[in-house]
Formats: sequence, structure tokens, C-alpha cells
Amino acid sequence: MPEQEEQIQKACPECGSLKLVRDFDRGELICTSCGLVLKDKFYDLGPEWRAFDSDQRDKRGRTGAPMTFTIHDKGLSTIIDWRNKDVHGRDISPTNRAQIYRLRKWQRRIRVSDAAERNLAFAMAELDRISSHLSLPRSIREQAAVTYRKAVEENLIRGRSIESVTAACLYGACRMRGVPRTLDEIAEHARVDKKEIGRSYRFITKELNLKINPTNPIDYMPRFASELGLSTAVQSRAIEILEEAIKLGLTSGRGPMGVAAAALYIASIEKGERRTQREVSEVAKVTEVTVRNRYKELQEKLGLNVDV
DNA sequence: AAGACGAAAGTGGTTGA
DNA sequence: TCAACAACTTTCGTCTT
Repeated sequence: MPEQEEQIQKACPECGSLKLVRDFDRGELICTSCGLVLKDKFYDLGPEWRAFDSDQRDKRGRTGAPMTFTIHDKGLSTIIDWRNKDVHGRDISPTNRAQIYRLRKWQRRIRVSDAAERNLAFAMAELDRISSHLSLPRSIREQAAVTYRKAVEENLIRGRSIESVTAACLYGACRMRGVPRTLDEIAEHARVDKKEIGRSYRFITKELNLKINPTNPIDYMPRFASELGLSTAVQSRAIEILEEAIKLGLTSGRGPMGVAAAALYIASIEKGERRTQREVSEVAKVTEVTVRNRYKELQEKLGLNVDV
């Protein structure tokens, strides 16, 4: 399996060598000379899950401008310059310019407006923070922002923490765009626990009548396949299997990730790129047992015979 | 030694009275 | 609001490679 690694310009505290490497798959800093593992959390320095196409890789580039945070924290007195320059006088990239534009807009509103608007600004900052940790594309943030605004308009925030609602909106946005992230993944970076987020999510979707399809296991395929270093052949075979399974109603009521994992497991064996149940279950964040159950079910109902 | 398998008991979320 | 329920997890022992 090809590893995603990056050389770090820093000496290893243990052996002093300069052979430190950042392993994106595991989220660790590893010394290739003595084997020391330095840190298991550094996701603020880069995406903690591997980018599997150039589009997503590009998203890493956007971390350059964390001005969002400071502005909201320092609050209302801060003034954003009209020129599109950052603190060093350099031009701000077109991508960030849109963001700055939005900030200016908020700025204007905030000065003359009430708590609800401040709430919004805080939520947007939080939204940006979480989604940049998760390397989520801009379109998803926008979607989440739209949902959040609606929630504010409908007075749905009262009694719920801003953070939990923000996370819930983000979760919903991911699902709407077919870029599923689990609640766990979001909860990991939010400042609220999973339960809270789930509760807010359910509440919001109900109140706003959001039509969100049940998660489609196929959406998980590219991510899982790439994390396992599987070829596209395996991936498309897994998708085939899933499509069959969906037709037969084998996916309803089942955890989509379990089904996805099982399909991938079968496909990997069929195509001679076998992965263990353990490996598959790990990336799908389910247990081996679940992979097993789903896989037996698929095998039976689809009449697939997988030897060995 | 590692992977696969399955039984049994436990957990959290959904549903319907 | 509460209990029943299904899906999923945890744990552990056994079998296979």
C-alpha cells in the first residue's frame, strides 16, 4: 500500500536524525531512523484523512488564512480593510476573497445588529473551524451555513448550544452532498459530544423539513477504497455489488457503512487484492463482526461464491 | 501467529402505545 | 414518557491457514 508521507524539517528528539516523516494515514509523526512515534494528534497541520483526488488535495491549500477566527474573537471593534491584502501585504487569493467579502458583510451587519447576528458570526467561525479540520469542500460549508441561517430564522437555536447546532448543520450538509462523514468524525472535532449533535440534527431536520436521503453506502466507496489502497477495479465491483444489494432491499435498516465495508471486502477478494476483515472494518469504523454478518448476508442473497 | 468465524451478553437509538 | 425491539458492539473461545 502506498503511504502518504511528508518529510518534516525537524530533528528527532530521540536520535537526532532528520528523518522525521509525517504519516497522513495514521496521523502520526514518525522517525524513520529510530522508529519513534512523536505525536498522534496534529490534525491542525493538515488533513488527517487522505485526499484521494486532486480536488480534495487542493483543499489543503486553503488553510492559509485563519483570519476568520481572530476577527470573531476580537469581536466587534475589528475593522477589515477594504483592500484584498493579508497582514503581510500580500494579495489574498481569489478563493479567500469571497470569504473576506462575506466577513465584511457580517461586519457591517454586526455593528448595527442584535445578538442573533453575533450568534451567526460565531457559528460561522465554528463551521469553518470544524470543516477545515475535516478538509470539507467549500460547497458543503456553504450548504451548512444556509441551513444554519434557516435554523436561526425559525428560532430553533433556543435551548440548544450553538456548537451542537453548527455541527448538526454540517453533518446534514455532508449527507445532502453525498459526502458522508459519520457523526463520530464530526463529533471528534466539535466541542460537543455526539449525542448532543445527533439530537440537534434530528430536531433541525424535522423542524425545517429537510429532505435528507438515508445515507447511500455507495457514497462511502471512494473513501474506503482509497484508504485501503484498493484499485478502481475493486471499487467499481464493490459498487456493482452494492447496487444489486440495494435492489434487493438488503441495505434498508442496515448501517450503510457496514454494508459498504462488506461489499468492499467481497470485491477485494474477487479481484485478488484481498484485505482482511479487520482492515476493512477499521476504515469503515464498524466491527469485524458486522462486516462478517453483512458479508455473509450479501453472499447468500446475491448468490456470490467467494472461495477461501 | 494471524485471520476468520460465531455465540452470548451488553449498548444506544428508534418506534409505537 | 416508557418499554420493546432490532442493529450493532464487545468479548471470548474455537477453528483454519
